Amino acid sequence: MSDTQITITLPDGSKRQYAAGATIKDVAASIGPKLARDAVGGILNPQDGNDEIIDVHTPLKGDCGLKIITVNKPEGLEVLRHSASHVMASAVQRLFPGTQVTFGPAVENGFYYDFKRDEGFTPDDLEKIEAEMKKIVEANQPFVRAEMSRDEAKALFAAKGETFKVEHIDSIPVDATITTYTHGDWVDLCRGPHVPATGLIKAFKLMSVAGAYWKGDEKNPMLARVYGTAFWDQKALDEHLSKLEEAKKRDHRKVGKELDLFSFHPVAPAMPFFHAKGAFIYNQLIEFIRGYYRVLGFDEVITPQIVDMDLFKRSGHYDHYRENMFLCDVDGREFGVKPMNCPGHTLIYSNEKRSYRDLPFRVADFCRLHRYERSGVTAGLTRVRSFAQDDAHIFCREDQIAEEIGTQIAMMKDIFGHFGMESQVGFATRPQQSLGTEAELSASEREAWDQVWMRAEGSLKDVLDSEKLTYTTHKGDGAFYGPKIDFRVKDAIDRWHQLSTVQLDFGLPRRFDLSYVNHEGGESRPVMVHRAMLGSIERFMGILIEHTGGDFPLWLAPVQVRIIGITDENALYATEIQKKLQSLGVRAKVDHRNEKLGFKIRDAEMHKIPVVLVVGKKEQEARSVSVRWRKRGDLGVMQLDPAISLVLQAAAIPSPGEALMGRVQEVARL
RNA sequence: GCCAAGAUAGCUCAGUCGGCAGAGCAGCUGAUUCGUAAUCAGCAGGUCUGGGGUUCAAAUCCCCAUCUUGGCUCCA
Repeated sequence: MSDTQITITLPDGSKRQYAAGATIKDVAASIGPKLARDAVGGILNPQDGNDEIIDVHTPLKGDCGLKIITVNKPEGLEVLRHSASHVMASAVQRLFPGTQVTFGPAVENGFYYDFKRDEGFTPDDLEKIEAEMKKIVEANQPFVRAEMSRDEAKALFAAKGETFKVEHIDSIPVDATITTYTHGDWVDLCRGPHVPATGLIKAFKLMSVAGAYWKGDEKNPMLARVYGTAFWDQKALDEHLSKLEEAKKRDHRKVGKELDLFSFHPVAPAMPFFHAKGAFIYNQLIEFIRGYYRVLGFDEVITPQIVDMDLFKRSGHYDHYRENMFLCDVDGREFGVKPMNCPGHTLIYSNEKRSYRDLPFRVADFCRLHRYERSGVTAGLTRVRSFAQDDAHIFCREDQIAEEIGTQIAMMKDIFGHFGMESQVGFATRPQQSLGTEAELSASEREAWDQVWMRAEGSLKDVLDSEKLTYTTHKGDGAFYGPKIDFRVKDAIDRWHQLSTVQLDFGLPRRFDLSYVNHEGGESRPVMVHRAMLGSIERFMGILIEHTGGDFPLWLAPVQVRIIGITDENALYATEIQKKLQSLGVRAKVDHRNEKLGFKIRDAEMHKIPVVLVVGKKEQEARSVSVRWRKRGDLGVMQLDPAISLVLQAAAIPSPGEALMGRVQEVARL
């Protein structure tokens, strides 16, 4: 093999010749000694988008593109973390003989390793493991890659009593090369890649212990998972840890309690009780969305909470979703609490004969939904059993899909712009198992479905392209019943959340035999679009609380203005201002407590009140107010009326922006 | 559901070896009438999540239940 030459193409376009089997180490060494020292891995064929990362030990067997990764580079972090997980596993097996190893990959913010150890691990154990890891790092042991046959590998791990590894070898594809990585005297079955030596793992920390099933399947044995994280240097690790601290401070469960927004009670697990202030925000968000519906031609409907399961049999929920539904018996009939609005909306659609002229038919619904989530998976407001969505369904003709989706994308960008959130688009295409692939279908039926999917995916793609959006395609990630577009938004502390979704549905219209009278007087089947912008109001509130840290924009603040009199003598004037503000729709309260100004200011700050108006003798005589704006501080004294208009300006519910309105007008002209 | 940890005053938390239930903040009362992030004093506040057990004695040890929290394959 070594007599053949291979060509490596570097990112600058230059090509270099090497003997087949050369490694990144060889390539780096041929370029320069510094690169040779700093190289920790490489990306194979960086242009093709697959980003296959290999390490410095992996032989390069054919012509390829190569980008060398050096220390301190973000691309190398997952290599570093995977190596850290090996170091951790070796430390664990040193400290706790008899513990079996399983999987230990790098994950988004660190790494983990799953162990088979019936006793599990305690927080004290983590400290011991960390100390042991430090020793291995200090020893700076090189990672050594080796290839071996399937039987050799099985014999090696069987001899060590590693039954999980042996089991796993059997599930590795036959054509794959089986490799092991060794550092010191510790060897693991591993695909790699790894950093050159343990000494590079300078900054790491073990975070927590958790249970996890072998291969994620709850029928399999429970393993003990240890989570950790690693960075190239201590500074980056410290930054990561302080980010976690920041997230903890903003935790919506904590802020929600402090600001008296909501509570939970054991009598209704995972179902929030919204207090006055939380309910205000909830309703205000809905009002915000209604503003868009008014201009975009959505009509709001209200549908029953509890429905005969017959409806859900027809919609398919009975077969596929019953486990997640709350059921009840009504006069001997089986009823279900609705987990989704769509089946109900199809009834409204088919309540009368529809013409192609009636389409698109858009119905919105803020009704509460209930889903039985398994007891272990609920969390604060972000995963609940009782919630509402800014849900809507569009029934339209196939030729209207592009226009409708385009508007939804524009709406999404407009909405999250108001919250100062950046967004990202994902396009999910037809899954392997999907409508039109059923075994019982005839060839011509399959052919027809293939056409439907192709047209639908084509029109979604056209929209994404014509809106000039950058998006990532998730092949086969669409719903069973149609392709979808998902939006992720980034919050103030750089976390991404999937919120909006726009999904095409060919299934429900067929199940409910929906139709419209077409141009030729015949019957056609409409397409249904499921879409939500904020998603679940509850979850969005949770994210919004963490995004803002509880500092809501003025239009969402339950109390916008607090008026503070300096002494009792200012109480009447303070109340007069409150009444005036209230008459203009401003949510204002007076702090009448017998406390010093400093105390009341502090209290208002702690409650994150956006605007504080201080009135004393001077202001009262001049009919002015001293304005203190949150995050901006003392703005000084001004006359009452200008101060009020200042507040009113910032207090309006944001409305659809110009770009979106322009779009609506264009549509109206068509 | 499973693994692990937790639940003490409205909130945040302390409570040693099993031996009388604690603090700060919030609340209430009184004094103080004060100019931009905490005035002083006093008072009240508890079925230690619920149930069972061990013990002379349980917030503390054991068992069961409930709820909450962190997890439960972005593939060796």
